[in-house]
Amino acid sequence: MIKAIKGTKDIYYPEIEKWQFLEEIVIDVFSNFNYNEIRTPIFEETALFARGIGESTDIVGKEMYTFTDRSGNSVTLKPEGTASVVRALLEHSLQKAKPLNKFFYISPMFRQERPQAGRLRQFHQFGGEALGSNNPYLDAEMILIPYIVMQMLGLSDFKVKINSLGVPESREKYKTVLREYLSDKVKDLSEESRRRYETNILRIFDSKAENDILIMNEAPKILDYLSNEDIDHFEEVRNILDDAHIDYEIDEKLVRGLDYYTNTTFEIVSGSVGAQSALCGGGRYNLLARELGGVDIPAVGFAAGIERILLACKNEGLLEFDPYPLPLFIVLLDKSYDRIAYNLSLYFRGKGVETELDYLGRSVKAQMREANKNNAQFVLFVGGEEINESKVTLKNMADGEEAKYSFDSLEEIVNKIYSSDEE
RNA sequence: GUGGAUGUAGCUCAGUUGGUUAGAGUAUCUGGUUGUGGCCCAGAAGGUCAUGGGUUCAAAUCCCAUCAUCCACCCCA
Repeated sequence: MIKAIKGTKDIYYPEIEKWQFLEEIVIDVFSNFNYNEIRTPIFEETALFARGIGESTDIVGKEMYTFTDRSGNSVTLKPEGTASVVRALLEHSLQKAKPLNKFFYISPMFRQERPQAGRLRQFHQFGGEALGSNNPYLDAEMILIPYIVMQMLGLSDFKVKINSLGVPESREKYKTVLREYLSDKVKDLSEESRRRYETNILRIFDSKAENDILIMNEAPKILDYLSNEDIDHFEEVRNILDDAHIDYEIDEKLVRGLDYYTNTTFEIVSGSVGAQSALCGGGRYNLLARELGGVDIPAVGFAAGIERILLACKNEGLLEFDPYPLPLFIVLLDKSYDRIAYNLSLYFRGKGVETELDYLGRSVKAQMREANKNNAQFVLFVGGEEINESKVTLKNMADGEEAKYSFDSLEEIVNKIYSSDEE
């Protein structure tokens, strides 16, 4: 039997309801902040990600789904959303149409990693990008928006971590200092961290080895090497968050894995989802547009993992919905009236009443059981003696009360169903 | 890519030191009871015991290989 590819999942009942619930909240919150949805293609020219995310990153180096199409072009399934949004902005010169563009997306992403709790090969993110301004209010907004989404979901076991990486010049200066600090301690680091000492020294801060953590706790801090301008920007972001009553902690060890980040970086981590605890991450990327199109467009954004957020909801006992009530179920008492029953269903559906009926030719008893499983509020019986008087019987499933209606007073049934819904 | 764990009914799981026809709960279907439904009762259907090989009189059970899934490393959302 053909099965879904490793690290991919089919999403259907009952989980799909949670996805729809979450997506509705996401759209509401973004709309509330006046962000516009953008849908970019699911694959792009490989060079976009290689240049945008950075050749040396793990994502580009070993995780991308890259293949050659039939025309011989190298294309890649998108591993993240930001590069595509920036590409679209530049391609359509949207920075000229509007000085500030605020976009959001909800989209699948693809990375060929070993699957694990909270880590899939096709996973889904919602994210926001604000392009065209260096204003620290937008940095704060990128934290505020996912924070509000998580609050609306009812999550409580999470915290916000922020840091600033400054501009590349100060980061390079800091790396040099860090390299000096570690020069005589390299031998005590874990094997993994010794490798990073050569390749990407900042990532040693991510190490989970106990001894590495001890050594890095004593290391010089990046915030001491930022320019005055960057420090002011970071302080302003923090003040805005304080005034918005967002709890956060400064984590000077928070260095993110994508090359394009400058200044503010942040993460929202959950305490209830296992090893892959980052629910959301993002930061400012003032240099990415120049890298991709030669234009300076200061920008900031974030992305949040939908599977991880839903996992956190599950572990915190949230989103346990009761089955949706079904307003109307039509029960066929006599099979010869099936066309009448179906036409009635079309009438009620046309009136906006969600309606179901039996498609399997089952007994009245089985139909009633089915109505019950669907949590039907009303059942409409078609057939029996009353059909000879052109009437149908409506039963209220809550109290068992029944009433007959003639075919020319179906409107009354609709009203009855709607009025009971309001109670 | 590295390590560990696990694969038995649609789902969640039992299955003794190897021993007849592999079980339960739940879901599904049919019927009884009920004012035509919920609760209850009865019955039915549902399995290549992941796959392949080996040991044995005998394998779901022991051994080997393969595959898959899960968890952790790594990486990140």
